Amino acid sequence: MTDFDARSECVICNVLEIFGDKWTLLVIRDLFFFNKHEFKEFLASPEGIATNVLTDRLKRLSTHEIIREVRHPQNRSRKLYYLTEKGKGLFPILAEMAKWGEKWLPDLPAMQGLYNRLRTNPQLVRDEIFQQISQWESENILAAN
Amino acid sequence: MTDFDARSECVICNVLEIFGDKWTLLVIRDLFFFNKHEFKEFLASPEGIATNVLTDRLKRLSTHEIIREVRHPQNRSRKLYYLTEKGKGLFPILAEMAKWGEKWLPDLPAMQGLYNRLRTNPQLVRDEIFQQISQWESENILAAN
DNA sequence: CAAACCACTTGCAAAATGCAAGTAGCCCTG
DNA sequence: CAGGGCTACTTGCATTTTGCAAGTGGTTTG
Repeated sequence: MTDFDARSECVICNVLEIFGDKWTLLVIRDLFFFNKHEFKEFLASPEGIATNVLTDRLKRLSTHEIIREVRHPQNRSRKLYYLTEKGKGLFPILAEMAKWGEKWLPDLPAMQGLYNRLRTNPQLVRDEIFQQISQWESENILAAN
Repeated sequence: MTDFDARSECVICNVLEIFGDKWTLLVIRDLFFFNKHEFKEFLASPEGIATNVLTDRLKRLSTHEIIREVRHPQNRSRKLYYLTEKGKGLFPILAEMAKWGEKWLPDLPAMQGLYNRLRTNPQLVRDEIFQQISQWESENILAAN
């Protein structure tokens, strides 16, 4: 998983080697949809990621410039993780996954309002999410990105 | 990886448990973009999937009704795998991955024309691919899906 | 100053993967 | 109709990745 051990020249394959695994994509989901920014917050997700796996994924995402980290302004022992522009570009992928799931996995116990709205009103949801992101940025990082 | 050991109720998490790993997504890529339909064809992809892993992934995709298999019309020892409607619904996800890769991984040795066109002319490429799929279906399976 | 918190690290068992070598059924050729 | 090759697997085993529990070192809180 270094920078260029790419198994093939295929774009999709290279994309998958960066974020084509469940834990990585769940971290990205948390960043977009659940406004999470700290180690402990990702840990608290219901899927129960292990600490060593989370550490590894955050490192890989940083290496690939999909996320970036800063120290918590009020607390030196905490860190804040946030999406770069490259990372924000992943939104359509997550959105399409959610749409597909909404359509084809109808038996999920409680279809979350968020994902449901993502299908019925994608542009609105997208705007809300990016609005939330830029608000967070203006409050938490100085030179935005 | 049975049918309902879902780690959470989240739509995206459930989606990822079905096809959120590299090998599964590469098989789906081959079905959409490279018109592959046989075991040996998937094996021949440059990424080099192992036979046992390929068997496993084809089974899982079948279980989830994303692909279906039929016997080769001319040869009883061969099988043909093809996308169901549910599987065809994955196209936007792959397309978004390809678009993101085209934009953010500019250093790939040779950007394939296919993926490049997917970004500049998505609707056209989509139409061509679905055209190719339905032509294949009309030639190879009787009651289409 | 002790307890709690935070982002990790470590050790070890369990699971997934990679690889090489089968195997059973079908097909083709001589 | 015997032999070889093809096809979709299966098996066994070494290596890698993951999951889980228990640290660790620095920081903040009461």
